[in-house]
Amino acid sequence: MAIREKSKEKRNALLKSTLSLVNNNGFHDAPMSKIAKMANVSPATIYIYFENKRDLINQLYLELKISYTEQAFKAYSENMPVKKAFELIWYNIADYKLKQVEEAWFLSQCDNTTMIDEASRQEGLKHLQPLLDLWERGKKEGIIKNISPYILYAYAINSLVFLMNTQKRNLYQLDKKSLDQAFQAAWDSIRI
Amino acid sequence: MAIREKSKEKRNALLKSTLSLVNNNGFHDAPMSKIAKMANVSPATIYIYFENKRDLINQLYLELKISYTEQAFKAYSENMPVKKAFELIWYNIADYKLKQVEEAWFLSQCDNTTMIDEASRQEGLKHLQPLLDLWERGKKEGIIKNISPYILYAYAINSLVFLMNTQKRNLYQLDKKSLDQAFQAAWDSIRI
Amino acid sequence: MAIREKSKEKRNALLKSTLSLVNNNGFHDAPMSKIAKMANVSPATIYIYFENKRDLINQLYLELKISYTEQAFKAYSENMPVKKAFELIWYNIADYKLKQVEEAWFLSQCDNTTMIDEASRQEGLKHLQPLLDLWERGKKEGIIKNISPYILYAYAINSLVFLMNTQKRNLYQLDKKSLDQAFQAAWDSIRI
Amino acid sequence: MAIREKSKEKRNALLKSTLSLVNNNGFHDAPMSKIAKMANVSPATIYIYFENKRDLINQLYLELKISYTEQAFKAYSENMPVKKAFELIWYNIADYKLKQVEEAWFLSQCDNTTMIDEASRQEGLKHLQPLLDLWERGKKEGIIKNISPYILYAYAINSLVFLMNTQKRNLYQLDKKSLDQAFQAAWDSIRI
DNA sequence: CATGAATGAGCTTTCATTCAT
DNA sequence: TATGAATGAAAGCTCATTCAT
Repeated sequence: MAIREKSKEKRNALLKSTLSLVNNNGFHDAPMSKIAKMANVSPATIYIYFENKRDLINQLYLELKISYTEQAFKAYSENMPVKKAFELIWYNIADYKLKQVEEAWFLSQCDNTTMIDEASRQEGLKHLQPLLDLWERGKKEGIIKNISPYILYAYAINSLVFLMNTQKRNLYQLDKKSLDQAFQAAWDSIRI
Repeated sequence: MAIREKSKEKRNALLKSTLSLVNNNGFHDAPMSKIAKMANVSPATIYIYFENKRDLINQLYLELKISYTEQAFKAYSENMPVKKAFELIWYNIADYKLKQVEEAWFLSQCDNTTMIDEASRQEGLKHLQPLLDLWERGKKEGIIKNISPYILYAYAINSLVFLMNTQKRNLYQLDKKSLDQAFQAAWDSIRI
Repeated sequence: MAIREKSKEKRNALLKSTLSLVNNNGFHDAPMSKIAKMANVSPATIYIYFENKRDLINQLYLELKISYTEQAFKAYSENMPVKKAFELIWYNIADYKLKQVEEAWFLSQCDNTTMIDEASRQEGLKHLQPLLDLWERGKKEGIIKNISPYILYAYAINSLVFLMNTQKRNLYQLDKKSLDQAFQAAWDSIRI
Repeated sequence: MAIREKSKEKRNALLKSTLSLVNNNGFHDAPMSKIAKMANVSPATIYIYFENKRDLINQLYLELKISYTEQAFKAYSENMPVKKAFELIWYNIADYKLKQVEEAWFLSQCDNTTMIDEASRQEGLKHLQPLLDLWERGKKEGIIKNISPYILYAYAINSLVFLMNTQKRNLYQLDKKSLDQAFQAAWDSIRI
């Protein structure tokens, strides 16, 4: 049991240094040797926990994606009224993207790279199902526009990625007021 | 003295193969040797036209960004009515992102990478000024929400990147009808 | 935990092949790949033992310089009479330069190159101190000319480098008799 | 004629930049492209004047060697008394080595490198003949030690190279007095 | 499970030289 | 004669991964 714990620690340390190095240097220039050094293990040890570099990054991607969606649906229940529910989820996500910047930034780097397997992406998407269900309900109730969930997601949710980027680059900081404005824009874009 | 001159042709071939290789394999695994081979020149020739790999990629980024914005403002004139003008620009951009997929995809890969210098990014942004001016006018006329241009851009424009990605991944194809729906969402998100 | 340790053997093999290649081909045309091949290791292995090429060469320089001075003062003790002591040291050095030709030749190549750091040179010089001390004593005893140690070294010691070169180039071979003549010249140049 | 002159100018510019670059950076890191740039010509132009890099360096070596020996025998005539003659030549050489430091330093770099062809070396040596003749005369007159001219040269002349190095490295500066001391050492080493 | 040494393949970049004008 | 573009070959070095313990 103690050994298992220690192993988990090492695995986490590896994921953490990968996150940090990729964020700071990009997928290129995040070599296994540096990842190992940062996690205080030998390069060879990485291969005990992960098949190869691609696997390491994909596993990290998946873990983050899961923790992201977990947070997205925190306190959410399926019988909340549609707008209230969306509001809750939206602010949850905004919270994640604007506060857990490192994690969110890594995920956004993954959006447009060939490093992530299509399988991981599919798996990552699954966890968003409750949001899609909510929208389906909203459509039936005549509250949400009757359009593809991809469009809904692009406008209502994904726009936050751009705002996170501007914030991370110190171009623009979102305070409470502008966050509310962003929510209003999100809601306007999808509501009927 | 008549000597061989640096050929625009070779430079363009290099930029083109860079685009193609980065798109297919990512910034990692787009080695100079392959870029050279694909452009039918010697590896050493690249360094006549570009300082190094980073420079090559940044120059490509800038050229695409400029051609992108050129297309965005095609047929646009500053005295068009706000909504008409926005509609024109939006469809121009959609056209670019959904038809010139290769170029758009490359640009979206650049959004979240450390390969692009902050200077290049700034330079690339400059060319969007007319859109910001338009929004400013829209605000004065009471048509556009009085919120940060970053938020406006995130919702009205950047959402298209996500839709382009889904399309490129064959998850979802935008036909004329869904494109109009997307425009409606964009417009709803920023109009008062 | 028992793991493979950096082997002195490999390091020595690398230093040896460097010596040999630089001697035969010069600092230019002694590429890392050849050095590795000659030492029967992978090119990458060199970088486990040395930071880079410059470091490799500087370390080799220092090791040889140290072994050179060690031999120079073999059997020397500070309370020998000045002339006897000088004679001992001079013949020690002559022995080294004329018998360990490879090492001496490498060192003489280092005398006039920018490959060797000033720091390494300084470090290398340190070990000659006993000779300088001897000369100081000789001056006090009125045996050695009261002139700068640089001049003393230039005449009494460094002249051997030229003789080594002629020998290495097969222009002139020093037998016992001519060696004694050389010693006489050395001694005459510095004695009062 | 004018064209010939201009050509000579270019050739000299090339030799000069070679001298300067090799002195500052070593034989390694004195690339043809830099040499060309420094001489304000195209890299291709070098190959009009010189066969290849090796030839360029060997020609430079020879020119310097000749100018060196010319200066060595300035004002010398074969019927001067031996000591006076030697004194003249020695100070001529010292003058060259300590004042035309750049040229002397280049030559000393050539002493121990494989870049110089044996043929060039032989050719360079030839010009020293008058000194060897002088020593021969000195031996007959019972003034100079009856030993190999190689030994004589090593002590009487070549020691100056070491002193030049110390001076170039700012370890030791030779003033008039120490120069005279050096001459005394030189003379003592070879006189009977 | 864990390691530091070791590596072949491959990276970016540079070089001496030649080409085409 | 003189050029800047062009290049094949090779340089120094790094990397993901494996080996031996």
